[in-house]
Amino acid sequence: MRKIAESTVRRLSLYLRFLEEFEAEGVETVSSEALAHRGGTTAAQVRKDLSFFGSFGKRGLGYSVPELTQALRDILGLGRRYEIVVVGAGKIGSALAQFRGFAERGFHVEWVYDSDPAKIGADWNGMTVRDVRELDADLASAPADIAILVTPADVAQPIADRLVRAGIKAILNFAPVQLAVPEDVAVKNVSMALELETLSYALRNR
Amino acid sequence: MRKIAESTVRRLSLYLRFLEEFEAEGVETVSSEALAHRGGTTAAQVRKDLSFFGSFGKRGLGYSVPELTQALRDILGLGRRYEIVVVGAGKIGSALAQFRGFAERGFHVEWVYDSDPAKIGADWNGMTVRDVRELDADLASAPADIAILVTPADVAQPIADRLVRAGIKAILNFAPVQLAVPEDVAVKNVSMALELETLSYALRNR
DNA sequence: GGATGTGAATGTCTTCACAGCT
DNA sequence: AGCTGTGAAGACATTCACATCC
Repeated sequence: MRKIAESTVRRLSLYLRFLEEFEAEGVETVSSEALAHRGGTTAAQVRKDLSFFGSFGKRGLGYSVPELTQALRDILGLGRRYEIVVVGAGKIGSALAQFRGFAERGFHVEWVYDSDPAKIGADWNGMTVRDVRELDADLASAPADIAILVTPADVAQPIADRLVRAGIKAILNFAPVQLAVPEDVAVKNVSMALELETLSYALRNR
Repeated sequence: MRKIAESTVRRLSLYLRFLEEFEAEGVETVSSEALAHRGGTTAAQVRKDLSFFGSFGKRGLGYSVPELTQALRDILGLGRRYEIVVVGAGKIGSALAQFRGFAERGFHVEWVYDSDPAKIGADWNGMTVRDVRELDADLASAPADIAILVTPADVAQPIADRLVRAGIKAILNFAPVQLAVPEDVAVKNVSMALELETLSYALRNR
């Protein structure tokens, strides 16, 4: 399949959220125009984004909400359950591990790790914080799909190496480090400070 | 000034982080090549990004680390202190309000708001959670620069309206809603679920 | 009639390649 | 000689506009 732009994938993800809202409202059919309006983009953009993956609408009518919802779930790979490990049990790791929005979308946090003896053994909503030394053995017996890395900068790379060796193919990285990983491993960097800096830039002349 | 692409601004923010690392390591001069290598981009990209704002290097030599650091801080508007309000004292709001990485970069969380009586009055590292009903009055007497919105979806828009009326010009929005705001207000949406979905998409055929 | 799906046109971003300065 | 700064070329993304089908 042709390579798809990241911006397109992000929009598909957004469309899916809107479709779920429409579904909850009992709407059965939407036009590209309606989807675009809710998402702050254009109707042509919506149709183009979808066209990379097939044709899901009916001319003259629009898109069936349940059908397009299902199609987008398939495209995004959301038809299954994902096992997540969180490495780093600080404030952000803790918040993410317990975030309800994940489970709703099939992302299940099974394990949380830390190296701090004060945190190991702590119970969070039925999840137990484990010693990071167990990480490799745990992953060997129960593989995970995605790792969320929320460690200090200096240990992020060595942990990433261990995750990769354990077969993890996707990492959501909160550590302020550019991780080096094999090219078949997907890394998504998230930085709150960087987001604030884009806002600070936007504020320059106001 | 010409309009600058968001992707450029994000990279400048990254370069700044790397420059601070170089500075800590005692490096005095860097080439575009060195910066690019650490940031996973190309030397030409680094030079082009900088060229929108001026010329900061010396041909044949590279860039002075302290000078370029300062230039980037100025460009990004980081030469000042920013006052932040956090609305929503859930797990994520709490983690963000106490995140040390913010203060290091001049972003100071002064106030945290919630509507839950069980949370109001709680003390977090010297920060007190206040009743969200006080929000408007507080902002009238002590304006803030940036708001971080971490509320449930259904109250996000009304809160955003109040923030806008109080003069806030930048919002970091964690609520899964497309906010409607006047065009002189900058909004940056952050969605952990969406980030995971781009990873899930990347995992499709692996 | 009405809304999709899609080539073609336009616009934006990235990469190239080299002149110009140190 | 070495590395920047930058037009020009190329790649990529968005928008337009219309033929196509329900």
